[in-house]
Amino acid sequence: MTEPSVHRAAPYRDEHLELDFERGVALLDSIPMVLTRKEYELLAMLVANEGEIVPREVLLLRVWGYGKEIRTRTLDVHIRRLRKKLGPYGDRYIQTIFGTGYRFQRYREPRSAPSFATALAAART
Amino acid sequence: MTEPSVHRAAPYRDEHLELDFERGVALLDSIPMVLTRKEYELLAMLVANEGEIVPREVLLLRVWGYGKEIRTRTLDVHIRRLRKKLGPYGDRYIQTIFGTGYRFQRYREPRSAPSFATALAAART
DNA sequence: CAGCGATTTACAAAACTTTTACAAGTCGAA
DNA sequence: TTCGACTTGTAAAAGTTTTGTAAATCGCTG
Repeated sequence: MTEPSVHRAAPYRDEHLELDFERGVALLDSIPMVLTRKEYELLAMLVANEGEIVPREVLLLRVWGYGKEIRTRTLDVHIRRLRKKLGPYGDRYIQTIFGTGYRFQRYREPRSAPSFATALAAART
Repeated sequence: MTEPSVHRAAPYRDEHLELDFERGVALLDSIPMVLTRKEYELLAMLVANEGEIVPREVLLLRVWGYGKEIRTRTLDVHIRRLRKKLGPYGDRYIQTIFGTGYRFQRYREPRSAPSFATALAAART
């Protein structure tokens, strides 16, 4: 029984990043990230929509409460700080969708040479 | 009758600090701390929630009975005195969560090989 | 009324957010 | 391909809010 997402709680987890929405805590390689409130909210918003594009407009509305009439670059600055704090994974996790917004992408193992065996294993799924 | 932890009683203990909630006594490096009532209550509240952020609002409510309409700096002053009385460990035990509250963190032995994440966490940038 | 603990006051300092001013990058049209 | 308009990246400066701190004041209680 895959009990669906009740509300907004199921923690995110991959090889390097862990995010507990309930506690409001993010771990990078098992070490707590030191995030400001806005940084956390921004990251949480992106991670909660993992794999999906979140338009600038939406981020500015939900994290900042800004309407589309407001012109600001604070979102970009925060994205930059987040990427920095995500270290080597920053650019991989947070992708820029030009003209639209940003997308958080789950970490994927950098496969080297996909062997026949792995291909088979994948195919069997 | 040694009634086990019925409610909120299990003593806290780490390398330097010991807190007996039942007796209302705290030992720092085995020496009894001299705490005023408010100081003790504040410390107890934090230690009881070890590792978790306790919002200012909650502390002000539970220790002082203040509602969110009250604006005061007495919490900060008490935190400061507590830190002072905790000596060298003050800042380590009681962490400030900017814009939110405070967190009591169990004492941890200093680590060796710093990873990227540890470096970041230390840098706080 | 003395003494102690709690609270307020008044700044100083720190942490965080936003803006500014360009640089760099993207994309479509000519 | 090159140009031009527009979008995003970035560093640093400004601005804002929150927290730290010392000292003064308040209020009990003995």
